[in-house]
Amino acid sequence: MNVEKSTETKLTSFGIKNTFQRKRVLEILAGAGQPLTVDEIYLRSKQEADVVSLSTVYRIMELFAAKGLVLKNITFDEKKYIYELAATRHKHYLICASCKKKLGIDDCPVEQLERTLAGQTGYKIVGHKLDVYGYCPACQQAMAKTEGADSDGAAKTK
Amino acid sequence: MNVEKSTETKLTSFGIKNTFQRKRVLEILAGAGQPLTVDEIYLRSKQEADVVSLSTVYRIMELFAAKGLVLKNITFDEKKYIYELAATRHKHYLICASCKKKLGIDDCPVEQLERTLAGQTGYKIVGHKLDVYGYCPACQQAMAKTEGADSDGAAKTK
DNA sequence: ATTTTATTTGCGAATGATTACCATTCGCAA
DNA sequence: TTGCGAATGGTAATCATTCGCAAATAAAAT
Repeated sequence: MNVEKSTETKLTSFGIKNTFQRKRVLEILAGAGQPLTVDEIYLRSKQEADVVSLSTVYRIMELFAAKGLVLKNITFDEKKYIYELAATRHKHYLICASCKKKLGIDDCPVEQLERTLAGQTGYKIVGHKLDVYGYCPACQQAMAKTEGADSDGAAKTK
Repeated sequence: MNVEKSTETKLTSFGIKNTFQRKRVLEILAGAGQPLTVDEIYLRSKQEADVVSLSTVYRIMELFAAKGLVLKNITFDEKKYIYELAATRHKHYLICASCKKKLGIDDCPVEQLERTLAGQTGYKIVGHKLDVYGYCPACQQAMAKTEGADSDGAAKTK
């Protein structure tokens, strides 16, 4: 009951009406502590009774994004959208290209660039998107072992 | 001189066999001077005889990207892929959120960050993605005129 | 508490981009 | 020119996302 309460408060404070499904999705998102795709949210909702239907998850995420409750981004493979609570501070990630683990990056070197660009171009800058890709230590080790046939361009993009 | 000749040379230098379609696509890409989506390439190929089929354009772009001839990115609305010759230097853009015009950004402040991150996390950094969004001067003016019904949260993040 | 009225949800069908298939055609070396 | 592996065209299949609409709800009014 208590957790529910703050969830409801949060929704209304963003100008979003309370419904069971919206509270549910918000809880899932808050509990995850990491960005989630629509189907991940849908799957988690199915782990208990009262599933939130897939299309409703889509609608809710669009609503949340429009209201600024969540940030809409795209996955590493750029094949689907992924959402995270806007409250979560880091907007940038260091993403392991192999295991997809995400590390938040606190430092953002782009703000300075934005000021420079604004002055040079006259654009009114509204935001930016930055992700850094690499291989985490664990995956580097794993790859070192498994390696053997990688002279040419074997490590295909996909 | 023979544009064809250099096109062929370029393909072979990237380890790509010459076919009519591949030369055609490469020419279109070079002539465009800006990133193109698959269907844009397809449409341009249709402006003359000897159309390159849509699925072939897809295959060719994937091949070009795998060989490093082109860079694969995603459009502003994040709904499809867009390709540009890798030779083209800027990997980053200042994108007008209204008219979608793209300006190349020469300066890249991320390389320094990459070094810092590598040291801090042990990750082997392989690349990054950065785009800055804003409104170009022209669109700012246009919006100033058209404004009037924008009291609520119309100018949302996306 | 019940009715009213505007939303929201669910589910299935539609869409749009991308990929998979497969029969036909092409590039190129012998 | 011939032969064969690679490439192409056309289309069917996939996958994420969006739509349409009847049924279920929420908040407001009675």
